[in-house]
Amino acid sequence: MTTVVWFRQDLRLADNPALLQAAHQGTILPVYILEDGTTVAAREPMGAASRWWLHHSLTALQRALGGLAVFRGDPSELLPEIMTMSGTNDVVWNRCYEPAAIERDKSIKAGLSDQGIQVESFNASLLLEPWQIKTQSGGPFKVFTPFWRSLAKVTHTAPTKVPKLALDKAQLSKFDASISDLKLLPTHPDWAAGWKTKWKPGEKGAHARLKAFSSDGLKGYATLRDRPDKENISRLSPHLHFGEISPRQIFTKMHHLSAAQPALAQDTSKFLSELAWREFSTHLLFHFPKLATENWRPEFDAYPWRTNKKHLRAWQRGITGYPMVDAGMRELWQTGFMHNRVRMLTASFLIKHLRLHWRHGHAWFNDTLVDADLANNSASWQWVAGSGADASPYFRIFNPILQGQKFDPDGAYVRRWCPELSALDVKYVHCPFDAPDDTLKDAGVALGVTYPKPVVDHGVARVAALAGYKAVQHARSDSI
DNA sequence: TGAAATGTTGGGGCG
DNA sequence: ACGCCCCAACATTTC
Repeated sequence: MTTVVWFRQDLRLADNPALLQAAHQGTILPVYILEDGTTVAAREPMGAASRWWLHHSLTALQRALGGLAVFRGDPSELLPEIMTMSGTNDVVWNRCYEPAAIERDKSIKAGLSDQGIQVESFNASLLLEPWQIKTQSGGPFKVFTPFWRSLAKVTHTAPTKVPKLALDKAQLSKFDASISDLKLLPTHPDWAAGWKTKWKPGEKGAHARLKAFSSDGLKGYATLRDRPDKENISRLSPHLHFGEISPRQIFTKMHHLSAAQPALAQDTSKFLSELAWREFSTHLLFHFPKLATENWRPEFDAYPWRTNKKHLRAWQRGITGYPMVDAGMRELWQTGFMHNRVRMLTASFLIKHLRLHWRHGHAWFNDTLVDADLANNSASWQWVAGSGADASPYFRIFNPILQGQKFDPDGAYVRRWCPELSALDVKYVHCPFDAPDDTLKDAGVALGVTYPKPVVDHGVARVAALAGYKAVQHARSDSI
């Protein structure tokens, strides 16, 4: 008997419960459906960087499986057709947790069940289901620390190995669309031309990354993770988003490492807590579906956001005149990734210095990050804005100069992404606008020509941001 | 998972 | 020798 395995955000063979179940039942027909264009009205479209990643991840999956039927369209129409055409009565998948995906899966499941088709779904991407963890009072956690304490207490079962797989080649051959038919890759221009040397999408790439991080980047992670000029970060986020590796596999690996090398305990536990933020965000979006589009704290609706296309554009392209901000935005544009510390800074800058609504940043990150993830993106933007659950207080405003000096003390990160500043002395590399004229001249910097002047003054912008916050406080006290 | 403003303390210069 | 002032250095408060 053949089972259809509908792959979604679980593009791996190991520790994949739906695939494991299908393999136990007999032969499998692996399927991927790209929801494109108008079929997912309720959702943000998949960003261009994510699409690039998906192309390569699907290619890797197809190779590993020995075949993968790909489709483009609305799964609520396509899946019943696939079941009928292939004459199979069983379908399995691993659950997705985004609000629109939940609705989609519910209705597909109901429709298929009406057709007499057996549907089974599994958890492949979370340590615990969002409904499996509760506060004392029975509700979902809204604060990270107690959430993490609670999550850390749970003992997890060991990840499963790749099962013996037998594909239903006869059925598979009926579906001959190729991955390139999905048109996931950029063409004019091919801005991702160099990305394949930097990223290795797919399950093998994910495990190679975990291994490399474990041996080269983990030691010192607890403190060095804040340093964008170092390589003490895992870079596993895109692999996790597409389910090329499971959090359970990572947890297990970290527990083994810290057991073998107790000196690593601080670093592994810090790393795992970062992974727990991913769980926390996914749970938050599950329990509060509006997190992606609306302020979680409604009093933030009163904030006097500005509209300024020039400022938004300057932020997006990394020409704000603040080197640390610009370095981050250029890293993002050029590589599809940004260091976490710099994500916080650039987000803070958009929201607080430019006073542009967080949804602009949310949309830009969704389009440009290879690890774009609705839950992480929404929870994190609202965290920075101060409008989210367990959020950073609004008045916590990063100083882009101090953040640069603190976390990029030699200016190496800035020099890398803003090469026009590379000859500048470390004293001024984070604040070229404060440098004496002859210092700038010696470094070949002409402010306003080779590198932009600041779009806003930090001190002025800070005061203005705080003033805007008054409206939020008033809205809050009005509602109480 | 900040920064700036404000407050406090204590050593040293100096009349 | 003493008090006064200045101002780092550190602590606390405020945004």
